[in-house]
Amino acid sequence: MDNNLDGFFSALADPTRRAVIARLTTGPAPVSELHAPHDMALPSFLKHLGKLEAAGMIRSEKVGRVRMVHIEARPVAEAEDWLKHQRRLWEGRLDRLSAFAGHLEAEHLEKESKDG
Amino acid sequence: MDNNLDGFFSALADPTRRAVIARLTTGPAPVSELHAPHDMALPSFLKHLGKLEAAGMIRSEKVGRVRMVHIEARPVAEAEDWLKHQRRLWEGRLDRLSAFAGHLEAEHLEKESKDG
DNA sequence: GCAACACTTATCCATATGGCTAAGTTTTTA
DNA sequence: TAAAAACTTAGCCATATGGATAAGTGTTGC
Repeated sequence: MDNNLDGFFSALADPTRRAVIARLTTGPAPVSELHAPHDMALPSFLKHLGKLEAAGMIRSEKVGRVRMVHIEARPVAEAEDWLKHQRRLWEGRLDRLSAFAGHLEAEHLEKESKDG
Repeated sequence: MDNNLDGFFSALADPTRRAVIARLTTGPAPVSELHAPHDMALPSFLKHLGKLEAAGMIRSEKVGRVRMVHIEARPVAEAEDWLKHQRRLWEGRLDRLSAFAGHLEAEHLEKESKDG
């Protein structure tokens, strides 16, 4: 329960970083291009990239004076899997609850028809 | 892009809070029961519940001196949807890339057979 | 009715986060 | 070879976060 989900989820808990992920799904890009749409000093923006990279969600290589950034597959899938798993469990529980509620209601109606 | 995803993801970016969500998928529970397995003072633990509730992931009602907590469906699904959407986009991109790579390789082989 | 129970509120503290500016460094390009 | 481009490093600051303790409030059980 204490794997890298911490990093994944906290990396996604920021609109700037989610925007970067969204942008990178359309293909790799240099830092300057990723930075352009964000009204923020470059060093501030680099911290966001640093978090995404620390969480293993992106990777980057320097080519000349340019750093190219691309998305990394697994972490996104891992976070999604955790959510999917929890949702399945809890939907199962809701199903059982509503089945139980249905059972109670059936009993109730039966009792009423007897009493009435 | 600036909906409650911030709250959802940062709520999930903590093992204590993920454990609470996991526990609640098996059914509602009073605060004291949720708190029991966590080696942490109650007020500290209550802050975690507060965050989950602020993010809309749980709800609670007081019954006598006990507060019962239960999970809330939609937010978990929303966060999952965002991840699913991003993954689809980026998998599509990878597919196109590999198709392009295949195309290049085919050209390359064709050229080689001409030159050879 | 008074003690135990189950929170609740009020503070406090250390560290993390997200922003900034200023001053490097390494590669191009003119 | 000098200037511009594209980062990179270093340090500063305000607020948020995750923990703590101490004391207070409303309920229940003896």
